[in-house]
Amino acid sequence: MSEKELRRSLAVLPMGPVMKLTSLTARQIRYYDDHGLVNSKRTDSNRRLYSLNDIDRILEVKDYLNEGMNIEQVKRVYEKQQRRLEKKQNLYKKTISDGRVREYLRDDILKAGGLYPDDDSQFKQGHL
DNA sequence: ATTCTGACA
DNA sequence: TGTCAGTA
Repeated sequence: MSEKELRRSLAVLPMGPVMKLTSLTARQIRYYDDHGLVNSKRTDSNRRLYSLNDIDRILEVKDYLNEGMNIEQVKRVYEKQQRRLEKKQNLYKKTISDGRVREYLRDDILKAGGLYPDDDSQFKQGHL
């Protein structure tokens, strides 16, 4: 993960600032949070902490809700998004896997002396 | 002062 | 969702 991405995913904002940044009430933010739509962290004293990415997500959820979706429908949007991501990751793994298989096969073939018989013997025979 | 959980005239 | 109570 790049440093930029790390910073954006660093949870450092308490409820107050998040309310100001999103124009939402603490009640609403906790509502999204309690439904698992935001990956907030907690301090040792049980206070919620949000990252910049969380702010984006909260704003996104806010929009979906304003478009007339209910909380469950919004959940499905991200669940489907998550499944698509996993699918892509599996395809990537398969590509890597196949690549390694080819690598192994190539090595084995080389160790075995290549795809074709040694014409070394023919060469020697010609001189003998 | 700020935030959290639970509850509902 | 608002809001109030009782905490931490």
